[in-house]
Amino acid sequence: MSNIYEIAEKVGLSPSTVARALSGRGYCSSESRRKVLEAAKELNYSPTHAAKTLKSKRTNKILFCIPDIYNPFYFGMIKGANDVLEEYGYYTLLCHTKHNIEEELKMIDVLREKYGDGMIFVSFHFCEENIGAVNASEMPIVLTNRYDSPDGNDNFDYVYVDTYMGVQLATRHLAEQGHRKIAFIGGSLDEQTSFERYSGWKDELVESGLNPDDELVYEGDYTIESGYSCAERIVKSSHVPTGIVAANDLMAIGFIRYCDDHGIRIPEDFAVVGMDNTDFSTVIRLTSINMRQEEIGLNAASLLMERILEGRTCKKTIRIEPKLVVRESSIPGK
Amino acid sequence: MSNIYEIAEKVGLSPSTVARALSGRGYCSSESRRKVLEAAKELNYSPTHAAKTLKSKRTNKILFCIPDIYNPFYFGMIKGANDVLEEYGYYTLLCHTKHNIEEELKMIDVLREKYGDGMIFVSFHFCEENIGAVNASEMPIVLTNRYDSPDGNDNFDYVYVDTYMGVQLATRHLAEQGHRKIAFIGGSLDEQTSFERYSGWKDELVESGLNPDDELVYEGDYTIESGYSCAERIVKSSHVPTGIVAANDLMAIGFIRYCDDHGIRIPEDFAVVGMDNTDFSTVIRLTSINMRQEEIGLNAASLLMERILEGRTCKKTIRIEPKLVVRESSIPGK
DNA sequence: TTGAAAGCGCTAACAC
DNA sequence: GTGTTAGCGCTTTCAA
Repeated sequence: MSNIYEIAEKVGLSPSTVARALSGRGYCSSESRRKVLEAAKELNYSPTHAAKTLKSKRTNKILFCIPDIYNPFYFGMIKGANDVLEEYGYYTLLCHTKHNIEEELKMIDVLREKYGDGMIFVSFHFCEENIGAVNASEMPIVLTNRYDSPDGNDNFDYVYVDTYMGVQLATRHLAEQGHRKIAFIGGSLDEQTSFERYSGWKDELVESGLNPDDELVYEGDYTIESGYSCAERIVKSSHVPTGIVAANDLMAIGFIRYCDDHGIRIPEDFAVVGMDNTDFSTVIRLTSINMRQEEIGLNAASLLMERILEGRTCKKTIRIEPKLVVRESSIPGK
Repeated sequence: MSNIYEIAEKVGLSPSTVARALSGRGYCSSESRRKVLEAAKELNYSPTHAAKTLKSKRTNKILFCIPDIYNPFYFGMIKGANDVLEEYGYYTLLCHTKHNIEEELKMIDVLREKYGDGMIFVSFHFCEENIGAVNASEMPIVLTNRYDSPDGNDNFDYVYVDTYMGVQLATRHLAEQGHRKIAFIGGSLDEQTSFERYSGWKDELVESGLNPDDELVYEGDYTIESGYSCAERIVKSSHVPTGIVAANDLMAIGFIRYCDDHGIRIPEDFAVVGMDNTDFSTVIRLTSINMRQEEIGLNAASLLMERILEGRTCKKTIRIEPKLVVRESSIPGK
């Protein structure tokens, strides 16, 4: 590897001429350019990112933090964001934060150091700590969840799909099939997004004229295993429902697997609806809620580009509506 | 945001003292340090990555290129690598190269610019072009496939799982169940890794005393859809096998889904073995080959750290053996 | 214990 | 068209 000084020496020109030849900006005779490019190739030259960035203040990189890359839920979001960013010549770098606030704070810090020009920040749980860091970074960051802090002093954007409405759609679908006892398998109710989903279930039952019984609420952790163990608890409870709304596809899969293992029929014994409409749901024909992840990613990237390239400084938020996708797990004979 | 000069001015010390206070290296009275740290907090100071890197030549970042982040096959690899890198205080940044050589070359270029200290490079297809770029970068790069170029002038490391042996295990398993006609669903035979897998099937059939008939070879593209369409071609062919070896789980799933859709029973009508042993294979009880992805990631990261932290310059390669995991898709009544 | 100064590699304004 | 020069923000040697 080499630098512009070595090239300059080799071709007998000044470093600035070399820089101009390489960048294509500023004057440079075609003869000089030819010699410079030739020498650059010979010396296996490559510019140094750090040096360029130090001057230009541009990295052309966007950091994309994801709590769980193993969850197919995010695949569409990544694609959507990537498609937009690529168009602008931006690189997308994915960071796996492992559902862990320490990792999130670390990555926000990396952004603060201007390792990237902006960030798309996905998290299960926004709180004072990570939101505080987001605000303090003073960098362009887009959340993929709704978040308005009490004091209203935030200055980041967010794009969100209305998960509350998503669970409502799932619950209403089961109610419309005539189910009177509809259980909800969610995440820890302490987490903001989990609580939102729980509320969708509860409110929709009331709207449908049914009774939201908290004994029908089961806390899992969005994994197949937790869906499985919730199924066991549900089946063995004194209060067995006929409809199941799971807060994501993986828990729905766990539920169905338990049923398979114990000779319980889907949808005859339990009608099941998942959420996220991942590839899994096609594979096992699970009725699910399309959360339009790709559009989230797409919009998030666009908001970032507005801030970075057009210098927008005011806050923007975007709401996206989920859609019900009916498959065999919720309707007998379909 | 601010810099060390503003802090220096605020506390009435020189920039170099501020730098020492912040870094903890070099002399600095505790009183000065206290004042500096306080001012840094007030001014919302954060060091600039580019400036640090320009001097130190260290980014503490590793780029991890993956051709298809949507494929669960890589999940274990990411985890393995990440666990090791984290221990060394390194950050892992994932780059989705979308099975596309242009994207790969772009990322190798980003590394060449020293945006990261090293790279784990996963690809479906190594060729002169990307291997040439790897060699030219003169940066620490580990491949997760076997690759020795004809001239033997490579100077990168690789860790690989013996996929050839993996397909052999799958094929032998079916042969041992008494299957005489065993089809192979693979990727494009032009791709190095696909050809390797194909050879495993072919050679194992010969070893098992069976006839490797090229009419039983079907080319897919590692997606569920292609497994589905191969199934259709297989079922409608004049030469219907009883055993199916798929070069990955997704194609096996596609195959099984076609059978489901057409009333064909697994494993009675077709015994199916996939490869990669992903979560999918547990879900649908698919016999598969454990490719020990986590160990690949783990070893790849260790090799990188040896180069970066210990300055190793000689080439190293590591071979890992796959394992057969038997489930219901290949043995009736299991 | 602190400060001055050079330098990392590139950019860009300005002078020639 | 080309060269000189002054930074970008931080690190580190050396002198004080």
